[in-house]
Amino acid sequence: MLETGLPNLANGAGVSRYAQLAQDLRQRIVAGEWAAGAAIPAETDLAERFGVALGTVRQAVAMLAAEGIVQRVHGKGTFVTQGLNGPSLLRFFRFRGPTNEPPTARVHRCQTVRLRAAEALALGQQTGDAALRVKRVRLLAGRPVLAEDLLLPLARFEALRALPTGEWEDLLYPMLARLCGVTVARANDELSFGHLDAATAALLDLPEGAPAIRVDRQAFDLGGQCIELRTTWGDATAFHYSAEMR
Amino acid sequence: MLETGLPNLANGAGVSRYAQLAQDLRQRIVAGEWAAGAAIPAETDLAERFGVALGTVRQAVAMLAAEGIVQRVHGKGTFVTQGLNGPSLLRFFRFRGPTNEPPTARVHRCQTVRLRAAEALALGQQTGDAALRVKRVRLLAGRPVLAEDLLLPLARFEALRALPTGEWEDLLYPMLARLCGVTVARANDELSFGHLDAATAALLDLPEGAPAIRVDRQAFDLGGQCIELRTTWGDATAFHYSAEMR
DNA sequence: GAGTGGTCTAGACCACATC
DNA sequence: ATGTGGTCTAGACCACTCA
Repeated sequence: MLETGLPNLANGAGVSRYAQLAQDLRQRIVAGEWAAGAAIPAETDLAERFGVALGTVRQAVAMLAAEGIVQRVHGKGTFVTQGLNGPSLLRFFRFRGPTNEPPTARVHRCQTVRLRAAEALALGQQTGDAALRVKRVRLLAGRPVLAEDLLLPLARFEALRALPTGEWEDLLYPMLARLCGVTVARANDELSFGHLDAATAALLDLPEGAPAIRVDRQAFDLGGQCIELRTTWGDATAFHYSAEMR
Repeated sequence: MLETGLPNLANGAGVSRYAQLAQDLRQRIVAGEWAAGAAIPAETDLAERFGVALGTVRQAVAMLAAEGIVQRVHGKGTFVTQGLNGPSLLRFFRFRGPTNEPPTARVHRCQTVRLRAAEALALGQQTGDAALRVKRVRLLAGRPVLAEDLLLPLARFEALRALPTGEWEDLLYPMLARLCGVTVARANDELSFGHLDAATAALLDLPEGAPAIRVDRQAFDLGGQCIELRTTWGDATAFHYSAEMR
């Protein structure tokens, strides 16, 4: 991105002014001009700075809000989203703690591996680049409920390499934000059905071959780059999901 | 400002003007003032008729568009939605026909039953009111893939009572719209996991006890009233779903 | 009370679809 | 050429938050 003293929105190739403004703000947010959780300038400020009417600014900000990379708070300001914070995976299962507390996590293994072609493609890396492969179990009230296998490109998460397995936090995404400056803004989960292999079944305290729901997740940063591949297994008999159509 | 005159009571009870307008339009659409698929008046018309600015009308219409009960088409007009049309249930499974054709349906049984308390509550009827219970199988390339159990309140669907099982169309919702004047605008699916009983397994050509995904659907008309309860069973090994989070 | 986002106005012009 | 929704302006005032 180039640095300009005066913003130039006048000549978009058939793109609406508010869309251009939204794109400009999007890039600035990704570049870190405003930190996660911080407020972006007030709408009147933006209107003056970019030389557009207030309504145009509002339309641009509404776009970013709809994309989830910004949140408006009446009377306070517009804030860069803090990102997802983890327990959302539980929405696919009926697991519940006594006090509805978030699940804990226990890392079993963390090793450095080389990316295969498909993985590298998804993560925007080159085949053979280094990555961290993490196996962990999520627990609720001390009982294992999910088995997870994470893949994180080392280029973005060098800081995690030396982290002892005992010091990984329960919630991965806030930890990624704090230690590596990466905000997870969006995630996509692919659900399918299968049976547990012996190793995974042992982790979950279930019989081998037990029916299970498999969740393949891709997590994306504010710029839309995929920064995590994750496969999660959970007991199918606890599966439960709600989808709306219109 | 505790007592005294309430500032905003002149036009509405603290509700924004565009929200009031949206509600007004919503009711008119439900009441059938404009048929499904027909255009509502132009924005300039609405602005004049209701005595508000054009921007206010646009905001109200945007609300209805976001709710899916109206669709805007640049240069043509704003149209009342035609409603859902059926094959959407397939999005939970990997089933695919050779030419990606929609599934056919074969009705096995259609009987009149009395609603139990929970069913009546969901359907906005009284306990003991009459309803149609329909068992049907959905087929793809001649192979059974889904087993369905529908519950339709007779009050809304009297026209279906005398319909021979052989004359039910493949797609239920367009048929409901045509024969009963009911538009399905929205549906909610609850997914869970289970095992097939002997009767359902036989319908699907699967062994008894085979793992299956169960989908409990509620379908709603334009006014938000639930007009169908449906339970669908499908082979779990064909299960597949994608969910996005932000 | 100062600053923020939320609502609303009364215009103007543009892009698209249809005749 | 006409009518539709889409964009944009330059204001005004309201509702909320916080010092």
